[in-house]
Amino acid sequence: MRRKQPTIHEVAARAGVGLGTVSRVLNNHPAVRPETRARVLRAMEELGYTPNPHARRIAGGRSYTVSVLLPFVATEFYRRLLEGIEGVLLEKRYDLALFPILSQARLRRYLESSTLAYLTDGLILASYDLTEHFEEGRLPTDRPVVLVDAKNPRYDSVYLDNRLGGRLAGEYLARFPGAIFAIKVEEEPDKAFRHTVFSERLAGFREALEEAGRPFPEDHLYVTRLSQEGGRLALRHFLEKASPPLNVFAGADQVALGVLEEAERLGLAVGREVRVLGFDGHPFAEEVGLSTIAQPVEAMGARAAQLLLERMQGYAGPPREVRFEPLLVERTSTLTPGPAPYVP
Amino acid sequence: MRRKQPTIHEVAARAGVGLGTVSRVLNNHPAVRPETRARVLRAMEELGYTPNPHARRIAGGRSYTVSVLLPFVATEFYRRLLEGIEGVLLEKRYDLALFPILSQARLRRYLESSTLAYLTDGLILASYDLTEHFEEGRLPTDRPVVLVDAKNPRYDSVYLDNRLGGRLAGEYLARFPGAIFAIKVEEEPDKAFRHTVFSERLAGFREALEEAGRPFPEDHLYVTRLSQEGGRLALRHFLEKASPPLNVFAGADQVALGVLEEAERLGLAVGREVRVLGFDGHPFAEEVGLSTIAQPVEAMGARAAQLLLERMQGYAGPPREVRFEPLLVERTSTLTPGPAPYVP
DNA sequence: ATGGCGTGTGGAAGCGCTTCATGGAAACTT
DNA sequence: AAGTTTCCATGAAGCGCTTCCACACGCCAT
Repeated sequence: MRRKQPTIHEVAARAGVGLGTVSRVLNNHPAVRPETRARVLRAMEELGYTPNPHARRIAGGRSYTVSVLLPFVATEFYRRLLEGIEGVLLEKRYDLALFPILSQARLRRYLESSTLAYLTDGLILASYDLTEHFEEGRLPTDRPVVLVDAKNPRYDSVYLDNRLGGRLAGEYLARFPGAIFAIKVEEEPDKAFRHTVFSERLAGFREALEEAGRPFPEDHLYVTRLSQEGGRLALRHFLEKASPPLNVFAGADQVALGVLEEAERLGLAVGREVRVLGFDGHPFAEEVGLSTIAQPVEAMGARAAQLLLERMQGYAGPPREVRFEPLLVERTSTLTPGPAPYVP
Repeated sequence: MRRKQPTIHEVAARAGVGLGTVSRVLNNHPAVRPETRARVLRAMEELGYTPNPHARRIAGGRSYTVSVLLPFVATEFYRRLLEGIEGVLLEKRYDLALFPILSQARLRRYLESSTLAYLTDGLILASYDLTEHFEEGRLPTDRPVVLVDAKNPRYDSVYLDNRLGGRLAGEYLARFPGAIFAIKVEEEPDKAFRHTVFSERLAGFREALEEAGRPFPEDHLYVTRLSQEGGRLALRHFLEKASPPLNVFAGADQVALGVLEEAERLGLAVGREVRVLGFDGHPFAEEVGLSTIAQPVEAMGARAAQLLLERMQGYAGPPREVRFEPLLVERTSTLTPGPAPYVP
């Protein structure tokens, strides 16, 4: 029935070495001659050997497995984040277990009861807001934890300065003539999902506009779910308030894409009559020439993984905060073809 | 740090029994005298003993973990399904690992990976259509597999009789005066997602109408994606074809919701001028008074988990098919306030 | 030569559990 | 009374790994 996995013994036999040597190769112990190491690695390869994490955990107290908990897996943001995390962890021969966990209740249940949580040497949590749902923002686990796309005074956190991103957007759009609009992506407070990033972006945006002396009336804001559809509706709404040129800060690339679509459908000149600025720096933004406030998502993932590695290796200092800065990427969706931009 | 956990040895010593006896208590083995069992349990209690799951896995050659593979995690249908599965499995002290897997390619990759070998005693696959993408509909795994919301002659399957649901809808709506319309949710053939359920519902619906002697012209059908928006557009489309009263079989609750919204927006009397029947039995259907063909999704999940448990315990009989029947739930969205329904 | 040292390597011991051959005692048989 | 069966219970063996002691070997200094 169950196809038996090869064990360390078979690897040892095939490579013509002892048990201990194979184990030493697995654990990157320095005292192995390079040729021997190579021979062992080849034997592993040939046998399709993977170490049994449960056995490692039992024998060595470590499993070389890291759990990544995130609300979704199918979105671009998390894909990029995982890419960054994987890059660092796989190189150190760690395994990854992914857990898409949508609700805080489930998050708690997972941490408290799951054997898998128990198996894991460390945890990376993406986008969860712990302060509200866990007492003192403390998770029921004694494993090292790193948060990413979130902040918490108890754990190492890696996050983007979304407010700064909003400011960049505001400062940039303030340079153009025409009315200024913004779209805010709705946040669902009961879901664990990236609680406040959209509010922070908007707050920074408002700040920058104020400092630039450009008014931002309340009805120039449109609130919608994270969808292209939302962007389309928003543009139609904006066109009732003012006539072109319009400058739209879409709050998220996906929404910005909807704005672009609708603009084209209405025959408006993108980049002059309608200027659109996204937020995220998704791959498709480049394809369609969308200007955007880009997040270094892969780098954030990689940094989170590094912090976790340090913790798993015993580092016990106080929680660290790593703040990443977004970057304005200018493309055709805001570039006026023709006359130079107006600067008030 | 972590205070050292007591082990089976300490429990045995304290209870004054042998190792094996403690193990048998842990595994609910019948051959233990009740007094002995009680003594052991008390010793465990007093020591605060919990078995080390990794040791169990390693010694027993089992992982006590079940993987659930599904296309999405964030929809109501899968939430309910998981609830049913979890209920059964957690009680038997099994762990759950969730894998949202959208494409068949990824499904194959997962099945062939070694994570599976160590992490999983059994698999529950939801909504995948294997026949097209896997040779002979056979999966590359030697673990027991149960399918849910799908059918396949090689594996135990748990599914809803969608055709019957369609029939119920048809028979029911045929009793009302006014034109009959239906919405069919589009199926995306490249995605693995619930391939044919919507077609089956429609087929049953058509059958029933025919038997009832009620015509169903081809242009009374509207095809759309699974969204509220789709329902809204559908109703507008239907109103061009006939004037109220209208009877709409929406094919899915989410779509039905859009129909209701649009009807209200247009000032039509829901339940008399426009009658709407959904499909699914989502929680919000009750809230808004939507009549619907309800699926016992939790029960389906629970049944699937039970079938899998039996397989994991060694049952080796031929594949079993468990067919669930939907249930018509009548609410205000089809209840004519006032005159009794017209029966032709 | 002799000793001392560092570098690689082998394999026994042990992690906490399950399984299984073994056997004692009590309950049935003939 | 002796044999047979059933019921409980024991503890050694083993799961796949890490760790660590032991040892072989080459190299250098004396």
